[in-house]
Amino acid sequence: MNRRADVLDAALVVAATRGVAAMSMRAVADQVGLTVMGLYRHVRDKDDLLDGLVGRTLAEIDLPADDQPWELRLRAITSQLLTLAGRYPTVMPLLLTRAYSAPDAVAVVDALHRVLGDAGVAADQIPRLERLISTFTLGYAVAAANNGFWADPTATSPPTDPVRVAGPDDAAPHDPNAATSIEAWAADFDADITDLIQLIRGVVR
Amino acid sequence: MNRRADVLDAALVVAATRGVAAMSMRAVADQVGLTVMGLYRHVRDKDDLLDGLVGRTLAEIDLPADDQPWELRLRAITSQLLTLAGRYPTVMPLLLTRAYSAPDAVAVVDALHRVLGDAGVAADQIPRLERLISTFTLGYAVAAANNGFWADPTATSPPTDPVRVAGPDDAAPHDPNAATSIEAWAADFDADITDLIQLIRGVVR
DNA sequence: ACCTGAACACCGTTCAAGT
DNA sequence: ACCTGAACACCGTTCAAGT
Repeated sequence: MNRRADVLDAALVVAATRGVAAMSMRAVADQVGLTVMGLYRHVRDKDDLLDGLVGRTLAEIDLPADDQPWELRLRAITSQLLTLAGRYPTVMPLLLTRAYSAPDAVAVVDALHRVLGDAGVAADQIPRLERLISTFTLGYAVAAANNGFWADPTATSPPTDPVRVAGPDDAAPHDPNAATSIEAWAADFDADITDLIQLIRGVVR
Repeated sequence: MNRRADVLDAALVVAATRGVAAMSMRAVADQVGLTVMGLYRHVRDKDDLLDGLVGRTLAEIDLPADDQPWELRLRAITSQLLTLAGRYPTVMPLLLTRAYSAPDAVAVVDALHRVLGDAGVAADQIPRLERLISTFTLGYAVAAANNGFWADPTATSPPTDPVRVAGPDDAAPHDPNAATSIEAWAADFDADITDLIQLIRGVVR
């Protein structure tokens, strides 16, 4: 009990219910049933907690078996990343921004590397294509989460601050994405992944 | 004097020299020569300051003339975004994560929309392709900035915490990107943009 | 109109103790 | 070994004043 895993679980609960911004050391300590300083027994500092949170979040991805076709695996992983944005909208920026040090985070990157290898991509091209794909996917997820297309039941401030994509009082109605539906976002995403699969085939051919 | 522009300039100076994390309201106030509360005359709150900082940063991009070939314009804009990561490494995550409300930020998005339009992309496909390209570019810039491939002369903590891409003590040496050179990053980026130009041509054809 | 000073309710983290 | 309480140096922001 009260191992690192429990602390990370508590951190994710706080992040999911009150948002990453409200995930203070004190809030996590309360959630796990420790005093603030008890936390420092299981976590080096807040930076380390954040790294752990990234790993804990990506651990929820069900990595596809390696014997499936690579296109299927690519769609499985990326669509699950997009799904995470529905469950944990405020943690998505962390996935995009922070280096992956936790083992569960590295596992996702490795799985994508194997996907690209099985697609026939040359070894020296794999890292840049992996970065292209995961960066795009997470960026897309962040954009979707920011624009609140999934229900955010317990959030406090986000709903008060609803869309804000472009020009609030300076510019005319600008960004055509501002008012699309959740179906449109999902369809766009599928189209993007299809394009990226073609891109990969182009690199291999 | 002491208009909003001066506050944003001061914010960028602080962000560039001490990092976004150290860019407190008090630090910006000191830099611009005001008391903390004097800031609130020009900025609604810190969120507004951050929005302004995103605009101020993107304002440094020299948007190419619309009569140039679209491929050239695409390379000009994206390579300048990557260049920004050298000047302001710690602000890049903001560019990737925050909605673009400042006029200068919207201008960059609009320029990319025109690039895609001139490439022959159908109007209803333009937003998703713009998001694909800018998300990828900024994600790449964040990764590059995080891994410190540009000199970060005045940074305090980053150099102490040098690379950290993968498995620090849990996993074996994992990520093949961990030790590439700046030339390799630039070459990778060029290859990516070339691939994305092909992707756009594929969408149009 | 524009700016200030004092104060409030928070932060992450250190340190010296406790068992 | 594991946890605690008090304290420190910060935060963003409010409020009541000043000119």
